[in-house]
Formats: sequence, structure tokens, C-alpha cells
Amino acid sequence: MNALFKALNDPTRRAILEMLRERPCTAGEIADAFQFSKPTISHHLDLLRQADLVASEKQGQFVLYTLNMTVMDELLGWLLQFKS
Amino acid sequence: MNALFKALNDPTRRAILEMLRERPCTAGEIADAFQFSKPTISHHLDLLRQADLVASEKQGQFVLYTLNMTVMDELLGWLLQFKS
DNA sequence: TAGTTATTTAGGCAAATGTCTAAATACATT
DNA sequence: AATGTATTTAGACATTTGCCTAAATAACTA
Repeated sequence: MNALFKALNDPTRRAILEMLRERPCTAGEIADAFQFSKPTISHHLDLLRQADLVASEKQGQFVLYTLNMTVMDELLGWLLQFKS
Repeated sequence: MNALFKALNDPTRRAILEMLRERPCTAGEIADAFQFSKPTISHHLDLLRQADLVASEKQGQFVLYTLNMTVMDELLGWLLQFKS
């Protein structure tokens, strides 16, 4: 839960999630979509992976990142606890 | 949205929200429920107020804090965007 | 008006965060 | 094997965060 909220607490990381909502993307594609350096984006992707919000898969020389929504269900459950 | 995620990115602040889910509490009651100093809790309450997650109302010499769920709906909406 | 209780503000400090550049690693191509 | 492309790791640096103590403010009570 901690890693999840930590990962979500950054506009760039949230934008990455929204980008991956459309389709899986390589690290390079993601980096190109932002004005930060590749290492910076790589670090953001690492935090998203730690929170289990994304999964990464090596495909040749590329690394493909995909959204993993299962952990968001946990957040959804936490949220709904307040709606009763 | 930034202030919201920032406010939620702390276990103490999330615990305060869960506490207020039961009933409104004064600043002192909230501070007593944790092992941190009163100024520290006051600061956490300030961040929760900035995110519009709680509202505060002066009642005599006490300050009563109440949960404000409307902003969580925004988060819920953001979350559900991924579920489709 | 003093004194007591409740809460916030101010200021300081160590740790965490987000960024960068430079270097390392991994794979592909020639 | 050497070079090029994709990505991550390492290390540095400024800013932000979360905590503290001390002091300030606000509101009761005697």
C-alpha cells in the first residue's frame, strides 16, 4: 500500500500510467514522451514496477512495459471503505 | 489532484482519515491517537485540509476535524478510467 | 486579569525524492 | 570482433518531507 501511494504521488508517473493505458510501450517510447532524461524516466518506471503498477518484459534489445491493474483494485477497495 | 495524492502518501495521514471515518474528532483527540507530537499531527492535518480531504471547524477552544469525501470521488473517477 | 488548556506557527535537522551526467550492461548488426 | 542502439546503474546535488522543541495564539476558568 505504501509503495502504491508513493508511486502515484508524482505527475510524471501518473502520466506514464495513462500512456500505458492505451497500449504497452518500450522504455524508450515512454522516455521520448517526456522532457526528462532517460535515466530519470527509468527511475520512475522502477518505482512503478516496485508498486506492481507495471510489469516489464525484455523483448530483444527493448524493454516493454505493460500496465498491471490488479494492484489498483486494492486501492479501489481502500477507497470504497469510505463510501459506506 | 497533486495535493490529493501527496496527502494520501503517508501512513499517518491515511490512519487519520480512517479514524475520522468513524466520527469527527478534535485535533487533540487525533494527536493522542498517535505517538507523534501535536505539532507534527497538526501539520499532517494541514496537508489533509489542503487536499480538501478534511474540513476543520472551531468549536470553542477545540478544533473539530471532519472527513470530506467529495474529493475522493475525483480519485475514484481517475481510477475507474483504467478499468475500461 | 492570571492562569490553564487547545492548537498552530516558526525554525531547525536528517532522510527521502527527483533530477542530472557519466558510465555500465545487454543486445543487434556489420 | 567492433560498433551502434536501448536501457539501467552509480553518484552527485538541490528540494521536499516528516519529525522535533520552543514559542505564539486563542479560548476557557477562577
